[in-house]
Amino acid sequence: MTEPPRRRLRADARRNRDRLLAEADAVFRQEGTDAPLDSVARRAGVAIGTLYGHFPNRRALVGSLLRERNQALFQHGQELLTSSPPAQALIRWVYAVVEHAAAYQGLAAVLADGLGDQESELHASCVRMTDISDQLIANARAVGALRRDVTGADIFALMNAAAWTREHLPLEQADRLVALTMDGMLTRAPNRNTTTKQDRSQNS
Amino acid sequence: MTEPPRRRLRADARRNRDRLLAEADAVFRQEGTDAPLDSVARRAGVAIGTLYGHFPNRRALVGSLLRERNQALFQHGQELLTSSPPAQALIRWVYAVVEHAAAYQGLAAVLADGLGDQESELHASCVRMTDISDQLIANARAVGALRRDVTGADIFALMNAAAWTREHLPLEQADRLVALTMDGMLTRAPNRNTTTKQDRSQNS
DNA sequence: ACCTGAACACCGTTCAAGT
DNA sequence: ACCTGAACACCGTTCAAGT
Repeated sequence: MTEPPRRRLRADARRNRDRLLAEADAVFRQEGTDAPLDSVARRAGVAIGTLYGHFPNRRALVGSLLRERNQALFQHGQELLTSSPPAQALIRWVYAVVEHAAAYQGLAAVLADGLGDQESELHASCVRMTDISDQLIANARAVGALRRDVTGADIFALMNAAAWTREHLPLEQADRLVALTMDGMLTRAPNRNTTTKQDRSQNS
Repeated sequence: MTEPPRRRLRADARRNRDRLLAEADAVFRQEGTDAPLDSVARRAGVAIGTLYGHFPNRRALVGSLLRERNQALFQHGQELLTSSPPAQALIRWVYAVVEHAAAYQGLAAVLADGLGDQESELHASCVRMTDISDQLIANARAVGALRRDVTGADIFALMNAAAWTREHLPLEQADRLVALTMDGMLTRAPNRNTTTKQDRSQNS
């Protein structure tokens, strides 16, 4: 729940670790989470063995990279819980996570896999995302803004599916998927919630 | 549009080609489209060079593998165009394609990438899928069963996103994504269209 | 006309040897 | 305590040599 028991590192080791993370972020942004770790090490100015010394595998590296970012995301989610009208809060949360999960190509897959995999360094984060979704859902349902049996797991699936869509289809397509789906989930209720452009061509 | 100009092959070459396709199908089903081609060749009883002789790259192999299957799918789509009430036809079409695109792990990505990539062996098929979706959409809209500005591209995105979801999240999650999204897209119109279980807990 | 398989390139991961 | 980089394994792809 709290910070991992980060043991003290020798000064040079910490410096290497930090540079590895910085370069990994840069490389993953450009080439996705499957980029050669070799090039990460080279850019960080260390041997490949050093990278493995700090991070036992690629997932651990991605996990460390996301830890801070995740904290910020969760805090944002918590704030939305009270700061915005329930329906809008849920919508904003979904877009925020999609944005987050689209940081690197391949990240959506890592996250999706992480929910069911206890071993994953991102497991806890995925559970947390689902939890926050559940709370936002409960709020929205409480004011009658959300219809049907939508669950946190559904929202988690949608967020990852949309992030994946960003990697493979034209830019707006992912947003349209989210907009259409959310719009179907939300009832046009007391509080207005416009996911898409203003188009109210509806009948009955 | 019609059969590719398949040149006559020497008997042994044709036999090899067929076995390669059969084994590729088996291997891809088990290990996904990223499975070692080496093992495909070995199982087919030929050298790796023979595989590359028949299929210049992995995409070509996947493409050939899907050509027949795609024909069947398109025909099904065409039939739905006239055989079922528009809303139901669209729903069935989406589930059929999701099923199709989930045949191998990684296939959804190949398909999604194929829509925008002229070079892809699956490009034409992806365009076709979008076209059929467009026609089904037009029908549904014509009877007032479909709301908003849903496009064939939206349906294509949803289908692939759902197929991808199957690869990474618990089984029903993909179906739930489709059900929730489609249910939001479809209006409760003259002709009944129940995507999910019967739950009409609604207000207004 | 087609097949073979050695050869090369590339990358993940380990570990003995260094400092 | 940490780093180095050679070494090994694995896989995609090519191509000279065979039939």
